[in-house]
Amino acid sequence: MKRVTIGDVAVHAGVSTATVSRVLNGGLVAESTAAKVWASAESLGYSPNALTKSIFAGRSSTIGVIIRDLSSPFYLDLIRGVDEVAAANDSPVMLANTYRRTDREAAQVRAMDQHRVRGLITTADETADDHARRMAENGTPCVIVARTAPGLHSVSLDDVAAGRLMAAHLTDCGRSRVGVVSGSHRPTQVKRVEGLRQGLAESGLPQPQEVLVENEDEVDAAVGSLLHRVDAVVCTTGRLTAAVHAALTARDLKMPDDVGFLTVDDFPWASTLGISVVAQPSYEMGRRAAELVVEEPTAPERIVFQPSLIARGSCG
Amino acid sequence: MKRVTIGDVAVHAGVSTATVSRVLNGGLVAESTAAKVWASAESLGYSPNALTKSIFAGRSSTIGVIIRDLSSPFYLDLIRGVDEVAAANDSPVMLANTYRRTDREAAQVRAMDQHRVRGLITTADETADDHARRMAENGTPCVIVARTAPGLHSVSLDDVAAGRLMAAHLTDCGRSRVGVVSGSHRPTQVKRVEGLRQGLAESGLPQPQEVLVENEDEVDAAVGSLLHRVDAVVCTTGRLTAAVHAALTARDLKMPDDVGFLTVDDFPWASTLGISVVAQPSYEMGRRAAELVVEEPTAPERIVFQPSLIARGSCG
DNA sequence: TCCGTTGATGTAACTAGTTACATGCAACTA
DNA sequence: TAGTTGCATGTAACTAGTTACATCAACGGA
Repeated sequence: MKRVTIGDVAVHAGVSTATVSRVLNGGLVAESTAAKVWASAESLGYSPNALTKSIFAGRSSTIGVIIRDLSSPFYLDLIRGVDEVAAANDSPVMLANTYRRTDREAAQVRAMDQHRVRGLITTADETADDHARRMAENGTPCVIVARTAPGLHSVSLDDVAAGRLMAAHLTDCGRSRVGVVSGSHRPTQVKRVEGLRQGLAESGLPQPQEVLVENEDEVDAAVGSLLHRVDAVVCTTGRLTAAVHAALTARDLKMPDDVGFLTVDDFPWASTLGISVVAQPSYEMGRRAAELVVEEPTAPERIVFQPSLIARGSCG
Repeated sequence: MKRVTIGDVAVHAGVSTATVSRVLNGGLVAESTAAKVWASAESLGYSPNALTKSIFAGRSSTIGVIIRDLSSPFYLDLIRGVDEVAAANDSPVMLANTYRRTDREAAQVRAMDQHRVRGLITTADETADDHARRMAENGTPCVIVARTAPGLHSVSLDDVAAGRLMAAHLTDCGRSRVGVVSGSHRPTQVKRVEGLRQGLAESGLPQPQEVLVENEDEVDAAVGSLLHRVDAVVCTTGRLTAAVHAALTARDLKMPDDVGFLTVDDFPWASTLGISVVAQPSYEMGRRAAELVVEEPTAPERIVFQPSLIARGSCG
């Protein structure tokens, strides 16, 4: 049960712990000594304690990631990007899922700080920014995803452009009476709707009808309240795509013939279902976020990605 | 840049580090002293180093999870279960995604060991078992997911039962010529096909045609080779569901009229698409796996879950 | 007044490593 | 042969905490 320590290896090989440490980390050691040490380590089944290494280094090699919702394809792809870069840098990833419980986020950030993560990538909202900034002051690069934050790195989408892209596509498809289902008061949502408004206005089309929905089970009623006035339904959050889609099909509305449908964030079944989306380069965004952690730029960087339209016919 | 340590707090409060430690961890301290210490800690922005705590405890509070494929709904739900239990026990989760690169798995297990995780939950295959067993001997509970392993805890599905469940449903729907697409030689896959064979045999139906597919891009051809001989296609891995479904729709085959379709692992869009599945209680499995880590049973436990059928009409 | 008890706090050893510095020894030079 | 150089290695201090044990003052009872 007792763990094998560097001291045990040292005794077994008949050298000091300093020598063992040097062998393991590639210091200046005679070849014959190194061989003895490796043999001892092997035969004792020695596994160096990464925690101890970290405390000496003042910081662990782990990258912390706090995600609001792992079940979202956007975040999933984002993590894939983070993972890729982390793996290339021999950094394990510590993942915390808040399941949209905003009140847990500050605690998660604090936990990551206490674990002395090498850097933090988070989708937490403003409440946790103070703590993140304190971490940044202590030399832990913190990257905010999906929004910008003063004094912190950020990787986000040009949400206004996303909204305009939606407007442009709807215009192209000849839709004129647009209904929007948006997910919350978060800046992402607000800006996407804003972009949509701008785009429609510039095309000389009427402003969209908007419903704001907190929860998935409110979606059906919300969509119902829109339908008699619109010829296209837009959803500004990937999280509600399924619910909005279900609300439309439940009313036996065919897309694009009976109603146009456009949403954000690409997902695996979208092509099968023929759903058009405005997609974020989520994988790339994850990579970039992790790169910021690894590169530790001194000044806060704001990286903004451009959305792209994937037309699949659900708008006509 | 230099981190505030317990020593800094001690000096600021005019006490010893031992007293600060006692205040923070609830030892015997005078109320007036405690107040002073809290005030100092607060004003210096002290954040205790979790790594140092762990090294003294001999082990960290983190639970390690190694997952083959985060994009699979099964694993995603599993993690949700793990997360839930971990959060309830104040354990952060360290997640490693191997992206089906089996050769990386042993290294991941080793990394988790070096980080002295409190316990390990892994979907790695047999190659990494030796190392996991060594960890278990050192007192780190290791839980293997989706298969059993001698000397280790495991949480798995009764895969034979899953196969039989499929056979039963196909029989009920009047299908008699079954084609199977299975994903690999992994025990899970083999047992599911075995169960399917048993079930069909017991119903007096002919044995299924089987194709084994490693990669998603082989699916279309594989399905094509089955189609002229079968009236139902079964897929034994959730990973290939989309590809098999696409291969069928690409041939303009309607389910269930032209061909029956049955797969494993429930997923968000399955109900919209009307796809019947044999589901695993993935969330529960994740919870149970994490509970094994927390409870540290002395003898290896094998927990087997039962699958359930969710009929949505894709078989008739 | 003396002794024993109790509560609050400090001292120092401990966790498992790393690393600056000191030392020892052999080979080479003068 | 003495002095210098250089490599290999050990000693001990360091990382940031925890905790067993020692200390000490205040108090109560004899």
